[in-house]
Amino acid sequence: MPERCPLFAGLSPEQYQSALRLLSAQEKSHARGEILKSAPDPLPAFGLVLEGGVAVSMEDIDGREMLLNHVGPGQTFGEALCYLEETAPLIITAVADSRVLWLRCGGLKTPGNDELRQALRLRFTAMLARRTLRMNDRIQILARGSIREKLNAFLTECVRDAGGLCFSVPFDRAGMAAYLGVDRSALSRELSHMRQEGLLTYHKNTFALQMQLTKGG
Amino acid sequence: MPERCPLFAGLSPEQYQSALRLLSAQEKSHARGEILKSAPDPLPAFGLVLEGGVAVSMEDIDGREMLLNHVGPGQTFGEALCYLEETAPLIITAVADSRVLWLRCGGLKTPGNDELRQALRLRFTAMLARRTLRMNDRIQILARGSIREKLNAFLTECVRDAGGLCFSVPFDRAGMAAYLGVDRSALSRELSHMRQEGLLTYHKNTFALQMQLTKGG
DNA sequence: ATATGCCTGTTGCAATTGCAACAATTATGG
DNA sequence: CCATAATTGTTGCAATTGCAACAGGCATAT
Repeated sequence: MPERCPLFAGLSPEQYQSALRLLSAQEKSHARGEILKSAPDPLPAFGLVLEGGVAVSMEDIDGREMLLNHVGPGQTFGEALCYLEETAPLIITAVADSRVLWLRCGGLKTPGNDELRQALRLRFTAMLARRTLRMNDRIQILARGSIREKLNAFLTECVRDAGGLCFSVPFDRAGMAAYLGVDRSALSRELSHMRQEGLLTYHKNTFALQMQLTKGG
Repeated sequence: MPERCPLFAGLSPEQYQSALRLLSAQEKSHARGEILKSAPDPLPAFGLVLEGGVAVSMEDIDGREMLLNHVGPGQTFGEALCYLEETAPLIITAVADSRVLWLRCGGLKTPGNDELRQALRLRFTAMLARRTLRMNDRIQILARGSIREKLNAFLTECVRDAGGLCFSVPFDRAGMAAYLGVDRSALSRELSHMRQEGLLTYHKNTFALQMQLTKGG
């Protein structure tokens, strides 16, 4: 399963085992609802989700919790924080019973020159770069004015990721609303309107777009 | 001046010269309004702003331009895109007469093991990691509901960066509105209200907070 | 089967916001 | 110094949105 992570993709079994050693890998199980990191904690290792799902949120200045990202199988969380060995008021929670492979950055930073270490360094940096680009997309969604526009942008991105007009989102309505930065009931309302207009159908967290919502698809 | 960039901070003059060579550094001047990269272009080098300022925006699905970031002296732009050698619909514009040091990632990715190269790799990765954390803050601002809340969060961050209650922002009102994802006139209105309430004073792009806007300062 | 709790949809209402148009103020260029 | 452009502030109005409260559906546990 970890081969799905770009950090390990394409490694031979021996290389993979060496990589695990280099990164002090430790697999752990976490029950749904378990807090993997609370706001003031540091993060000694970053996580690769093997199974289940994890939410990254941030403690609001007013103490409320604000959803930053959902991390599914094959995806990672906390690399930036772990690499910098800094603290940030991030909260990480298991949103489903999950297995997580915990990895340490230390081995990437020590001076060794072996081929594997160099490859992992490149891959790690590429992961961060890719995350940066994805966050640009997220910002673009949030900066839009209306709920309709946010939904268009969000669903379009889902279509792109899924490679088809039918897909599931890893959120319930409340989570989706938090992710888009809108009120939950207002989101339900807008989704209803869009369904009435024949733009899409949905059931729970599964959506099916009837056509491209945006021009230039 | 480039010493202000974490990529070069603390290097000896000789190391610095070697680093410039390694990164194929080229300094260029750009007039205000010049487009450094339009939406479909690739980005063969990333930029370190020496003087002036640069705006990174993104082509909206509807073709409108959406402000993602402002880059001031000592800061960099385009590292992620350049490192991945991918294309993304980012638009980069000089918002003032500027001098930019253009740097290439190639030298970081080739296998060499010399000390300087390793140091630059570490620093480059750290830069990306830091950017990731800053983008989290930005997302947190944008995800807030009301203009008042966005302003509180934005101004609080400015105070933190400036280290004092008085600071300038690198935007005019229109840019600030775009950065916060709100209407320009609505932003002016809200700022007026806050001034009337005695929370702050401002003139053009200079602000002075009267006190911490948020509890727990 | 029934009860309980969680998630989702609905709706009225008040407040906020975007929009547009215009006034006022400040830069810019000749 | 004047003319012109650019930026900022103001305001009325309509539309969107958040809020709150509630109803129905679905799942789980007993």
